[in-house]
Amino acid sequence: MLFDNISISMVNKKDEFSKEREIFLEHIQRAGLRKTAQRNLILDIFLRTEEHLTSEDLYWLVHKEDPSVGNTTVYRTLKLLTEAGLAREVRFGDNKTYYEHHYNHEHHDHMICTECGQVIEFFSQEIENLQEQVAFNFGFSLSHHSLRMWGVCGECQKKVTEPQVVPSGAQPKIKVRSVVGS
Amino acid sequence: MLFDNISISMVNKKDEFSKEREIFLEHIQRAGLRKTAQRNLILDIFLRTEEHLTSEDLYWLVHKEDPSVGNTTVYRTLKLLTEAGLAREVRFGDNKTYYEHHYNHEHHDHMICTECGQVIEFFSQEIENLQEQVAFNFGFSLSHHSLRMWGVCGECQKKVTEPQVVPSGAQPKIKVRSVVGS
DNA sequence: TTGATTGCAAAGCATTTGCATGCTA
DNA sequence: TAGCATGCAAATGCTTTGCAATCAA
Repeated sequence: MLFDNISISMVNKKDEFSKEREIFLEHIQRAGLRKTAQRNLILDIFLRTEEHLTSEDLYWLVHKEDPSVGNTTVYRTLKLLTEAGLAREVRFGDNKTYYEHHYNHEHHDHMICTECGQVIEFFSQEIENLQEQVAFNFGFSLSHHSLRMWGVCGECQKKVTEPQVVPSGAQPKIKVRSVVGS
Repeated sequence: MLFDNISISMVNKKDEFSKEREIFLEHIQRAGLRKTAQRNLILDIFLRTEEHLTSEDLYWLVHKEDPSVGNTTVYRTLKLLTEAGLAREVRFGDNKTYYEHHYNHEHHDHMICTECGQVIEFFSQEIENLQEQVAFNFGFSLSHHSLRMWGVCGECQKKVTEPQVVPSGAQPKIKVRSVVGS
């Protein structure tokens, strides 16, 4: 299993994300849209960034490589990527829309540390099953769901026990990092 | 159990929500704030409305009884109610903040019909337990969570089988009704 | 009388759209 | 060449705040 992943990533080093690019092109063509340099650049940067990104986050990453690209284009391209099934919108409660990889990334839920903003992705088949069962009991046909759990991660729990100075004006703002759980 | 509820509600008919009012007053006084006619009215209308409400929804209900009350006051009073533990903020994915009763309303999750906007409240101790277990496995100390499931409710599934004319411009906007599940 | 409260208007902030110009097919 | 794409600026929608007048304690 582990070896499979390694060999695949080594063999396909040059063609990394070729499947994703193909999917995007297909979507573009099916919808009668056009292939552009901006869309290619935005797709590439999105694909090689594993973190949860807002449209603005991605805009600045793109901006570093090509300052002529506007944020509207990044915004619209993220919508395109979502339509194409490559990206997925997520919200963590700070009133912003984040995007995460969707293609080849199995469904998962999120656990968010309210201290450091760390986001842990996890999956529990048992929870999924119970959700389906609850829905069935209500005659509901489920299409999707969102489970988010907030709390304090292990690292931050340790920090709290130590004496610390909190600078005034320092707010526990949600910053998002991504860690893939089991 | 059932009889208990009935007798309680009959005995306390006149004092309905007296406990909630008491809690609000306590919070007001503890925080050095003031009792006002507007706050009383807003609290009353909030308490006797079981639906999930946005600040604007509540504003219009209040407006019907007293047009002189401003929406800012409703907005700020809802924040107060939330601080006092009487209300709770919820989001259903349409980018609005809804408020629901918190006091004496046990924790529950939401199932939202994407056709008619109906919201079913449900609770599953098994799901709760599994969440705690997952969190424990990651060394996480949970404070709260949000589980929302979208799908099509039983009624709307029946409707889909019948031929229907969809008026152009008719969008499946999320309207929120509340039904308490088991 | 003091200082919290109110309601209006305006500011914030993320998101979305209109439009003239540019560029793909 | 037709019409989609782009980037700027402005509009939108919900939320939040500043401020002068009002009102509870």
